[in-house]
Amino acid sequence: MPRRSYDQYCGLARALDVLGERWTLLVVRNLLLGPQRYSELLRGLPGITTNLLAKRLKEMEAEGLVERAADESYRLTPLGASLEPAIHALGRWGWRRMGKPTRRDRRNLDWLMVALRRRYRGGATLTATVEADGSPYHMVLRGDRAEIGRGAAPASDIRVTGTPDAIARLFLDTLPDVGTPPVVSVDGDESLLGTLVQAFSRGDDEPEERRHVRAG
Amino acid sequence: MPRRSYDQYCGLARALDVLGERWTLLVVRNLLLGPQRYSELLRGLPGITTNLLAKRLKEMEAEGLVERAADESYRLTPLGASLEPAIHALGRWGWRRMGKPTRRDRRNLDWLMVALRRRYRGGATLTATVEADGSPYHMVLRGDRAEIGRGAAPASDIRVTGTPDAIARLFLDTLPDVGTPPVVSVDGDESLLGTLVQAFSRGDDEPEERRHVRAG
DNA sequence: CAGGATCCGCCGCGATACTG
DNA sequence: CAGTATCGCGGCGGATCCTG
Repeated sequence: MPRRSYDQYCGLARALDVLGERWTLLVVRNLLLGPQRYSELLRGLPGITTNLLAKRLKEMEAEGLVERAADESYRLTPLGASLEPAIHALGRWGWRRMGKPTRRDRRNLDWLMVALRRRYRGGATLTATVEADGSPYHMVLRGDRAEIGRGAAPASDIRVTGTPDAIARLFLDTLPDVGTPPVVSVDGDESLLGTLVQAFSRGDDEPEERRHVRAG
Repeated sequence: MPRRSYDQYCGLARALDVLGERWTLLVVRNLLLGPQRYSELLRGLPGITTNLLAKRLKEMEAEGLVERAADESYRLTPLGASLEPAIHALGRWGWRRMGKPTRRDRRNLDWLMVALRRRYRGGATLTATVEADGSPYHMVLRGDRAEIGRGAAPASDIRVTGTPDAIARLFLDTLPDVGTPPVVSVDGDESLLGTLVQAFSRGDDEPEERRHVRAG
């Protein structure tokens, strides 16, 4: 039973044959931060339904994008992980035309962390653990490489804890109440907080209008 | 009547809200080489139906991706053209896992030319006109910039003519009958043909080795 | 003939209920 | 927890039909 295809000898069309169905790239996005179980994926992809997630995971497994780990969780194969540049290119385009979140928009630190993988400017060296609502992330910066994923870092130079909103506002200036500083608590070397935030300051995914104003 | 949205405050999800519908990115791909009229787009996107193309073009115009030129043709806006990096990232991923064309695959020099925009390795300086079946393309290489689009170059250093298959085989080694050299006719400085082809030699979109696709 | 619009049938998708 | 089963709707594909 062949899947629907564009039947075009073109790299883009071939990629879309595999990735173009609804939710597929968002599943890859969520798995970029580490393996997840079915129920975790279901929670991390608000709006998807259980039948569709099951169908997508089967298709993606058949295409070699994901595989089952020993503990039954789903993880990206090297082929699936090699989609990260494409996800970042699309994400950069999307972020550039994104304003404040609407009331309908769901927010999630996973998606912010994926964006931060892309936005890392390099030049920092530190190991951080960032945690909100009991869900920690590790952020290991070493020169021009940033390794970001779920789970605390084994040995952090700095540990930042706060509400998801506060953590998000630490790195994004497109969120409401930007005037007031986000309230987070910091353990470890507090002087590294500035380094951490600066390392992900907004660059080429600035919104269009500001770019043009500043470009003058 | 709002379009279907993932309602996620995430750059990728926002991008897919706009680009995720079927055919949208392929329309952008075809317009990267220059403006086209409705009937030209219809011919250049085999498989799309007239109603769907009309619908997509309206949506894309509403989203600011395309606009109508003075001669009624459709062309990319700066926002639409800014999708080129994302299209190249997806295209590179698709080309890497693409083998020989199947019997169902349609082939088209437009799609090859878009791939060549991405594959340009830099370091060449020449102006070429490549033509097949009466449809010319200009390829203007200046150092690290390659400008490729529909229409002949006003003053070409070299002019290459042949069947679409011969032109394609000039740049691709994944096509059948690779053993025999493609038959093209060259006008102008024939010594530039090697430079032209080498400038687009396959690099990081090489196909994956078989180890990833191990059939049981 | 270019540039669409209209109609119809199917299937991908979304929502809910159910099962091992 | 990890999926299946069922059902209704809307997006999509195919063909046809207008309109300058």
